[in-house]
Amino acid sequence: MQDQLSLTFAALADPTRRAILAQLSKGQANVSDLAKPFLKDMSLPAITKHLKVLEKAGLITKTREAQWRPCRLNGEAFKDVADWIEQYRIFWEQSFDRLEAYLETVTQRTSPKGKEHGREDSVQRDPHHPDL
Amino acid sequence: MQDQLSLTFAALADPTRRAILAQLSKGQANVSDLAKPFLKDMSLPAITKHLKVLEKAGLITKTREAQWRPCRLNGEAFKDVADWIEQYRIFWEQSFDRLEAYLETVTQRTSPKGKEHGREDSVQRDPHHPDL
DNA sequence: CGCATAATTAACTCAGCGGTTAATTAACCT
DNA sequence: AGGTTAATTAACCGCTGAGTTAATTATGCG
Repeated sequence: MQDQLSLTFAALADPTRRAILAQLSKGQANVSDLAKPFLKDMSLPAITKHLKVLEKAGLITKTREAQWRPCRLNGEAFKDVADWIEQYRIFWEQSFDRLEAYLETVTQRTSPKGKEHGREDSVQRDPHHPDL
Repeated sequence: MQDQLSLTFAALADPTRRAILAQLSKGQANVSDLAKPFLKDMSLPAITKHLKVLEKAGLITKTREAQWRPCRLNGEAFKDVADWIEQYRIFWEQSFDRLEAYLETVTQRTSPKGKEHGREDSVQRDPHHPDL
């Protein structure tokens, strides 16, 4: 899995971890604080592991204070994700426009419309984006 | 893995799949077109599987045209990711810009939120009350 | 010291992912 | 019909991720 961005996306691909991040967005918290909402569903070591994943992904920072490990969000990893997704903005904005256009042409139709075997020259529009 | 957002993040957590998306951002393409850059590193069935992951994640749409399967990006899943990450914008802007820009756009929403385990005099900088 | 609290580590299970090769489906073309 | 191209499916393999329980480390306190 190597690269940092993959690690970050992988870390985000879990509802428990996203919930932990949501909790941390309200302020710093210790491991047991973070674990509390989940202890009916899973053990403390499970949370420790989740935190380790989040830490390696750069999404959180864990410090030491006596026997506690206060955790806080680390903005930079979020920025990496935001920067990556940003280059696709045109696509989600575009599809919203298309949805509206579509809804206007179809408001009274009932059949979802099977597709034609036409030349399908309707290329997707090419904003010619810088890649990666 | 259940929920859609987790599926989407998981799909993005792979460099090959992100490269496929980058390629699709330049326009619609068939499976073998998409596979071409990777065929030195992996087989065609591997690409088929990657495309299936992307499709289930909602990131692409695969249609049929004779024996070809033209693929295109599907903006909505990107929007879901963008919307999710947006709620953490304050954290990555805080890291760089000291939040000043943000404060101009948001001037309410306070939550003092005393933390338990009083040990901390070093409560995390509350993003809503930054000490700048 | 002795004990409680906070958290991690160890050792293990199990499912699913990413990849393979080989076989199969599906459409087109003479 | 037979052959070619496009793509998927099947069956398999090794690794890792998410979880468990039990043991261990580290700190604070009476």
